[in-house]
Amino acid sequence: MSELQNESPENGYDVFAIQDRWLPVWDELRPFNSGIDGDPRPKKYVLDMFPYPSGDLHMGHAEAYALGDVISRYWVQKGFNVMHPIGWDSFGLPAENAAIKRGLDPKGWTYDNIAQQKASMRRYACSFDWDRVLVTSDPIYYRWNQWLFLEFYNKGLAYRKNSNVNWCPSCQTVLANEQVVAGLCERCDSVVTKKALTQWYFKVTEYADRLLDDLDTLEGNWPAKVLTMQRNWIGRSTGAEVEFEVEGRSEPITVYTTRPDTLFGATFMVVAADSDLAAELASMAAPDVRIKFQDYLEQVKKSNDIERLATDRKKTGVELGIFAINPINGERIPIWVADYVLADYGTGAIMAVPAHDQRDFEFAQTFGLAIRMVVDTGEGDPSETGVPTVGDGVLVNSGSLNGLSKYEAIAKAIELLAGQGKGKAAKNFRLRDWLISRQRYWGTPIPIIHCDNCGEVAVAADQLPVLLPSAEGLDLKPKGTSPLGGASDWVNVACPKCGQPAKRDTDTMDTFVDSSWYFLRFLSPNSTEVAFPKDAAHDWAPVDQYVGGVTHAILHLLYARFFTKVLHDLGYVDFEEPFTRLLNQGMVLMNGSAMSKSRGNLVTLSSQLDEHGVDAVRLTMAFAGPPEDDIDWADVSPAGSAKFLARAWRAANDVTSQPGANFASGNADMRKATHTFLRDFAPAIEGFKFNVGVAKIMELVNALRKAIDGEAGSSDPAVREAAEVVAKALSLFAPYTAEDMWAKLGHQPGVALAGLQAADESLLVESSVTAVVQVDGKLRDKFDVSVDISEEELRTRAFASENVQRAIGDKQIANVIIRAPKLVNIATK
RNA sequence: GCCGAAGUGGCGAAAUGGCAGACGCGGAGCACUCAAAAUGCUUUUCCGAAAGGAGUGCGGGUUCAAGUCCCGCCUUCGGCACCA
Repeated sequence: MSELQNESPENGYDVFAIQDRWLPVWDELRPFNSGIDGDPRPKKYVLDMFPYPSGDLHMGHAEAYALGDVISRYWVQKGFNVMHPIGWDSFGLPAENAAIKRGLDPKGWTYDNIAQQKASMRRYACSFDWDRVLVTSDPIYYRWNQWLFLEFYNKGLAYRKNSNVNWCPSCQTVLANEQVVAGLCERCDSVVTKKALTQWYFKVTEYADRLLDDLDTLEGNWPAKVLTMQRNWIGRSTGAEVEFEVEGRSEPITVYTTRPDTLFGATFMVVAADSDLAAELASMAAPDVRIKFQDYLEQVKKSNDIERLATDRKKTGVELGIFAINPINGERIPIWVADYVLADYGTGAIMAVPAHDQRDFEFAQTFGLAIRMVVDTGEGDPSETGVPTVGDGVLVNSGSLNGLSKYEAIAKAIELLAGQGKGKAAKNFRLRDWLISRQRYWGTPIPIIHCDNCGEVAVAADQLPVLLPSAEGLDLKPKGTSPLGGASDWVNVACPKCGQPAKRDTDTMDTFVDSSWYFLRFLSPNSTEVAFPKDAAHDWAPVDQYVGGVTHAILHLLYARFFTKVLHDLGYVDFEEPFTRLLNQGMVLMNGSAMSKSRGNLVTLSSQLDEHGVDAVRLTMAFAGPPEDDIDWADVSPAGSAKFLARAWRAANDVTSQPGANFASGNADMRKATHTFLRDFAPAIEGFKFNVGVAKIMELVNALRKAIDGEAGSSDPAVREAAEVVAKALSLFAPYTAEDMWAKLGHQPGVALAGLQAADESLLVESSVTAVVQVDGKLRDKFDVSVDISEEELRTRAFASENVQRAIGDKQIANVIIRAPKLVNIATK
């Protein structure tokens, strides 16, 4: 039996009865309906990241939705028409894996979980607008994924290419770059391998500059950490492309370098072993070299990213016996192949400057290649010190560049090369195009038909959606090709162009496609006419406040930003960033680590709700600390929260005055406390300091308790004023308790819409303050003074203090700082 | 290795350069009670009986005054990781 149930007969606060009382009332009242025609309130869009329906809601959801709700309810209270919708990101591998394991249809598993989560959200009193709900695995939703895909396709932003892609041997599907974490599959932690496949891509790289530059507009409104991660991920570098003629080859090799100033120090060239260029050069090489190259290439292909990542890895490579000509000085340099150069970055070939690059230096040392210093940084010659130098310095051994600084030389070198037509300024990105096709069943079918005569043929927009065929009879087990290939009735169609037999594309889209634009779909979640109406997008979007975990700092947020920019360029939206403000909440841990069944530290949300009630759990989430910090559930006290809620509720019960009492005639101290609270509460909430906001409510409740038990008494109008303010402020955190308090105070249901009055400044005017006196910065005395005390008088009073005199002793006074009326600091010599 | 953030009581945490520790958890005491629970009140950074002293990771600095600003360390956590 819980403590609360024990205490309820005594003091009347029965949180479970309160929950049962108000939920049906709210169903009638619908306080968070954002779709009323002609609603005059200004609009605001608050969005919580939508959940994946993997089971019931867990403690992490409970934190995220508690915090999102504080923000959403705050703006409602402020008089805004807040759109706060919810949906389910319901396509994806977990459903499919669960289905395979249990021999079920992924659909049944998914929709059962959605129903369960929805019920939990309602019980949890989430302030969602239940008219704005979407489920990405519904045809009415994914139809528009397909429509968007075709829009992208027609713009050349969706394309197919063959390349070495990340392959998860366990999931038996390809992965986007972003889904490979330290060489492991993000989902199952298998070692990711490479596989040459023809796959669909979205051209994110075409937007790389804008995705990077526009981050500046989010500065201050997004967590700095997320901005940094995005910047690093996009990874723009600037430098030059330089052409090297190759002996025995008509075409020159272009290399990318950030250091064209070091061109005179290039003593060899390295080509990525797994590039087409390497293969072609090897075919020109001597027979014994060709064999060595083939052996090496096989070795490289076998190694995976984990091995590549080892930092102390020895440099390896093969010399081709072919030479390139340095365009700046005509020098003949040997060409090597090695795996430390990446095929898919820059041009897949580099000029190696061992004196001024760590990796080139190691390679040169391993194979005894020349190391020539061309920038004197004052740290000594790398060939002697054994340490390559990368900083600024003075150019040496560099012909016409001699004497210049690094940055002058970069500019000059580019100028020289450009003059000869041998090079130009260039930039490169770490960001790669987004691989969006997946060889799995539970996703959006790609609306393309492959015809032997006509090639790729897009499904006509009016033929959408391409419905996902039933899973019945399909083998969903991962086998490297899409399970949809087994649905022959579905796959085999007539080519829309020529009518000849053709086949549907059997891959499905990465689920990140679904979540890249869902925030727009909430504008018209059930429309069969448009993905979203332009005018509604203009009125509501972008999202004013987005709330979710930092786990999506790169993937989801980058893709959503990309989609928004494309939609902008296509003329569908008039903004370029989807999420104006972003709040990342932390995680809920148990005893220092993430909760999991296998760790044995799992605390279920339902157990906490059953034990402490919804309001206490929500309040605990908000009060635990700053929202972005992790919460260790072992360190916080939902029982303490419940105790506080009961205390607040009892105070409201004790109020004996009638609604509409004239507050102005109330107890002055109580009124001052109430209006001090009103002054301080809003800034705390708007600054995401929810824990401080809760602390302020607690202070007000403490003052209220004192007023009721003390001089003012339970009938004082100021007591009513304070109790009403507590109910309204508390409604952001503990909606059930607040609603019940509101009713006990004699009001109609709907505390969420009651509004919170502004502080009456005239009640906050202080007549006296506490002045502190320091001697040499140490507190020695304090006393109450009038707020308009003069400096002279304050000085006199400070020196009159015995404590102060004792602290000064026989020391001489050097300086007296007076900040009337609050502070005197006496500095001695 | 590179980049970034953070270190404050027994614990979660507050603090526009101006009284360190708001608010809460936990602890102690008192009242109510036959008793307990619940509730209310008091107290709770450390040392000290007190007067007083020390105190925001460590060492310096700026300032009348530093948790807060600057420099150098240490530790922890996050991100990136052969990107030329």
